[in-house]
Amino acid sequence: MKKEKRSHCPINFSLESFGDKWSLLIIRDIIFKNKSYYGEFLDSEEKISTNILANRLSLLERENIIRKRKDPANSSKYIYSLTEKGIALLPILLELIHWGAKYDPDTDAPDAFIEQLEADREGLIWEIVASLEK
Amino acid sequence: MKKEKRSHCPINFSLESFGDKWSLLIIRDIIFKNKSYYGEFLDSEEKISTNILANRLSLLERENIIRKRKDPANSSKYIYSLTEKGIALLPILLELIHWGAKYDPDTDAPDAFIEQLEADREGLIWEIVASLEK
DNA sequence: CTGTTCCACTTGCAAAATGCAAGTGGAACA
DNA sequence: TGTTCCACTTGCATTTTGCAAGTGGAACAG
Repeated sequence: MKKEKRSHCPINFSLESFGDKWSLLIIRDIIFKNKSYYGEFLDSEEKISTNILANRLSLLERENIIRKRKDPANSSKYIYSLTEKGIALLPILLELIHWGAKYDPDTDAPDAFIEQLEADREGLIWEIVASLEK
Repeated sequence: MKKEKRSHCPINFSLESFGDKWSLLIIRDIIFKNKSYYGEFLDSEEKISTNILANRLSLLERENIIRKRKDPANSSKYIYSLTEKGIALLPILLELIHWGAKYDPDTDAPDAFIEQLEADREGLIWEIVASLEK
């Protein structure tokens, strides 16, 4: 099914499944920026290049973290979305946000979001998951 | 101080600070395997190569995530340890463990650890932080 | 003081991954 | 039937990685 992992340390397993910068930025775009088309991912602020994007989408699909489907509204386009396994990455992304917001003096993270994250992490997770499933 | 980041998205900031596989495995070794010497990191299960190890240690030191000091017990050796900023990565590692343990059928993660993580995350965090600070 | 050992790197080089720009192929629309 | 649009693919120069061997300095042994 997937490439052999170097070890079954759970951290290593996670890192080898999705743990490179571009994969996580794609997942960020799906969760927090509501992106779903190839062209939308290409437009990211960090300027991913097209061959890397194609490569990461296919790796993530092979890992069952994202899923690719025809757009019912426009049969010549594809929609990329998270699987349940991909949605389960949300807590990791939230911790990345938390750390980044704390240590980057110029962070773009909105204060209100960080406050909610600190005050009611579980509630925030449910809220975001619900928005992904609808 | 550090290399310019591509964006101030907090996720991207985190990923560019420590977000590559080897950096995170070094941090794992410090936190969960009590390693502190260069030679100990070289011995990791995942077989990091020596030039990459040296490169990552100096990057992490530049990012103020780890600190390098002479070993008081043996002045010809160096001890690497986490700073407060490095210790703050613990929740991220715990979420990586959680996800990896959940989706790897052959995971090495001990059941008891995962149960404690699910039952009392905050308590577990405090326990590990305390063990790092002593 | 001199030679050996140990440790923490450094260097050189081949192989793999990345980034950039341009090209392709197939569906839909004109 | 020709044009447009979109999701990739390809080619190639540059960068990063991995592997193996080498170096330099501190400490210890004789």
